[in-house]
Amino acid sequence: MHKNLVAVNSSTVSGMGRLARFFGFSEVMGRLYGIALLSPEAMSLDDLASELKISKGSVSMNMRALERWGMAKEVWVRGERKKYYKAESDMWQVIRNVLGSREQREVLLALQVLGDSVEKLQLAESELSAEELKLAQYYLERIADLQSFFKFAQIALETILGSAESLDFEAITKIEIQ
Amino acid sequence: MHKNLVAVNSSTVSGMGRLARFFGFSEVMGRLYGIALLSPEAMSLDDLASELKISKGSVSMNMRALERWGMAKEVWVRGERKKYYKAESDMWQVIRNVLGSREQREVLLALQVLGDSVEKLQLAESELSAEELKLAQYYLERIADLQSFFKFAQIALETILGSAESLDFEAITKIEIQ
DNA sequence: CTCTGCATTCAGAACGTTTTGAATGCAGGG
DNA sequence: CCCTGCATTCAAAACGTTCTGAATGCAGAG
Repeated sequence: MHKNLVAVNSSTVSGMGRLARFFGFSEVMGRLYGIALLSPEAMSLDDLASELKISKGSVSMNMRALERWGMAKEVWVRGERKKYYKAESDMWQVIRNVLGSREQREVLLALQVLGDSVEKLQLAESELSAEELKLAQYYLERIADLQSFFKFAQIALETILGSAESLDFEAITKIEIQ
Repeated sequence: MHKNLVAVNSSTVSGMGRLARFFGFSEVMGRLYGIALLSPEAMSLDDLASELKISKGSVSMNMRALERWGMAKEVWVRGERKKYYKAESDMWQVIRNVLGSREQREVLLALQVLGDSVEKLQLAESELSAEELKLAQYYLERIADLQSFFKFAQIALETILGSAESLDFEAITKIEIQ
């Protein structure tokens, strides 16, 4: 195989590993995704394991994780008992999967916790000494800041997820703020 | 101290720890930030250490990291030899610091690596066998998808950072595809 | 029913990261 | 110039995470 093809493959795979780390996934998940993404044919667990030189057990678990995240799909091959996977190559779909489940859950949880805190502070108000009241006030201000951050995040997520249908990659580079 | 104040404090602190993890910082950094954020007074390293029950060495290193990220500032107290820190409570400032350095660097690096890959593939084109050429073509398609993703990310970052001065959340809701 | 070839699981090993605490450095006061 | 009180550093330890590989499970073929 031409050395440049090899070089491109390997830098893409390690780039995907890095990206995965950055998004809080394991590096191996990212590399497996990269390998699958650059393979025109679906790959078996053994193929993937020998490509990355890691154990088949690890491949099995990581590919199932990728599948749960909608980043890889199982492919049935007639007359084969092996499992074959191919990467989800629609980046927008991948982004939607991740933002729509993990990130959104995280934001909603934070908003809920902050809301609870406000409630607790308000309920306690009448029972507080003068000094405690001052502190409670201070807490409320800081919490309000946090709330606006998370509300911002929530709106941003919803905006991106909402316009998901119409986004194609040509268009993406033409995003503008009005 | 009223139990609700304590409860709010502790859930906010652990929430900040969680958030920090989520953004790829250490949990302790997040907790220290939380403690400082909820303290009306600047805090010394000893204060912070005894609050979180961790070693002073760890506090020292983590607070310096927070300082480098623009998430905490040193405060000089007249006639005191101790170091005092207060949290940067302007969330937008914090977001700008993080997006503007770490995230943007990451995106630019990715774009550069992908650009290099395209170049490598084009340079090699004339030296490839028919089969290799088909694979190179496939690589180029996948890489183009990745490039679109990162360009999107780059534009989104620039948009947020550009409207940084008074980042109002209204703006992001108006992102549109043309 | 057994054999075969594969996928899956999980305890233990390997590894990487974070924390600790003793040693060190540093500055101001006397 | 030494003493004191603090911050900082860093090697070793603790800890958490991820990987491995043997054991197990499972399904189809004969």
